[in-house]
Amino acid sequence: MASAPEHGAAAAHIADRIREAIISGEYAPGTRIRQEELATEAGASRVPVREALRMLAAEGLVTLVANTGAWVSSLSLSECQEIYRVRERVEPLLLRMSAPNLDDAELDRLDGLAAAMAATDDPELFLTLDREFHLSTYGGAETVVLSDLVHRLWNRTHSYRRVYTGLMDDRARETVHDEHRLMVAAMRDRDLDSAESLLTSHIRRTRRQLAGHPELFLATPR
Amino acid sequence: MASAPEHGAAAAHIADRIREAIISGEYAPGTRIRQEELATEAGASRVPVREALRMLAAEGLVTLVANTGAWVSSLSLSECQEIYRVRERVEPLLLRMSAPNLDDAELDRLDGLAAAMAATDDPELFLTLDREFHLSTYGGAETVVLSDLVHRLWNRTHSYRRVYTGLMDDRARETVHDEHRLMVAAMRDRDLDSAESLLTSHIRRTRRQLAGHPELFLATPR
DNA sequence: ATGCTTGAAATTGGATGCAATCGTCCCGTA
DNA sequence: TACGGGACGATTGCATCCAATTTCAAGCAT
Repeated sequence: MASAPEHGAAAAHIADRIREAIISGEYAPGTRIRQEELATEAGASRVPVREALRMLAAEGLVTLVANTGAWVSSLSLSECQEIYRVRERVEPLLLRMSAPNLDDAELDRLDGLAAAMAATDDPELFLTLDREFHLSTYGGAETVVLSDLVHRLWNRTHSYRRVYTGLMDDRARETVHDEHRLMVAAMRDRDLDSAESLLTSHIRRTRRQLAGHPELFLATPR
Repeated sequence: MASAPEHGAAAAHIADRIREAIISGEYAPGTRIRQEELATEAGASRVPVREALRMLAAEGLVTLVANTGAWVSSLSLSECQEIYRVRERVEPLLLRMSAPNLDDAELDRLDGLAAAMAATDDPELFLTLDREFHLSTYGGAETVVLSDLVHRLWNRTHSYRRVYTGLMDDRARETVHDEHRLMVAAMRDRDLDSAESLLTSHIRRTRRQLAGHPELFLATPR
């Protein structure tokens, strides 16, 4: 289970727990994180908690202020746009490195995810499936640095994607589904250039739509 | 000096110190890092040292193995190539966001750096000037996420750039200088497309030359 | 000579305790 | 009422101490 009582992994486990809580929405951006609370919850002392917070801070998920405390990082609109601009450049590269290693069974599964996403109107499920879909398209990449980078970029924006997902209208949703299907089709055809450019458009379009919702972001994030 | 006796910053200071030591070459890739050593050196206990190591591990500069220790991260050739591929996609974007904000004085300074680089044959000075040149070209960007990402990518590869720099022949060096001068010229002309594509080629060329020196890398890095 | 076992030293992991800092409430003053 | 200014409580920062684990060398067996 989650609590393997192995020595030397407390900080990592606690970090996993917090990361999961942030991604699941349990901890929203701006939420105060208290060391003691996490420590008792993990049945540990504050020492490994602090190490976990340092890790998460370096990942950008948590913001530390000396002598004051830790908060779940929030983003300004411009920071979020920055992340999307980076994703626009980086994820197509990762897709290119992954796609050749995805077999037919995996492509079928991707189609299934895309279909499930189109079939639901539960925003939370949509969000989960979307993440699962995209990260799965990267699953064939034998990379370390790049896939880690992309995962971190997804993590940092996940909370905002959650809110935005609830605001999408039917037209926007339909466009997303079309793009997903086209991406899988391009990958089936081993047409990496098309897959790349479809993904670029996909991310860029989302970025531009996000720009129309500044109310989702704080002016002065921490 | 380096030791401002402020409360709540010990871990950050120690991390700065280690990061600096890695970049300066004092700590080469693969070097074992002992907590006690750093603690006494910083006049602190091992607790903030461990927090610093967690941060650096999240930055990719240090590799931690539970119950065993910390080492300065080393890269395999393929990991290094990965980083360069990411840089190829990401740095031109950052340059585009920075260039419009660089005034004539700053562009003059960049030309000066390029000239100084061309004039020296001290590899260490070359390395320092090269870093200073490129990071300065990004100095106009009002970004947080992206510039932080680029700095980290530079940091992770700096040790290898050091070794490679010593191996460059005159022709390779001359090419680099030409590219630097052309980049500054393009920025003076406010020709962002040219600046971007020059930078892309610049990084790609270096990546391809690095591929010819697998002996600089470990097969199984940690 | 090589490989395996054992045990002590070295090193890391984590809990506890205390000092330092920050927030907040309360009070006094204008 | 509005505006400082302490004092207290809550929280974080860090040093010290002990436990868990690994490493390494010496000894033993093959």
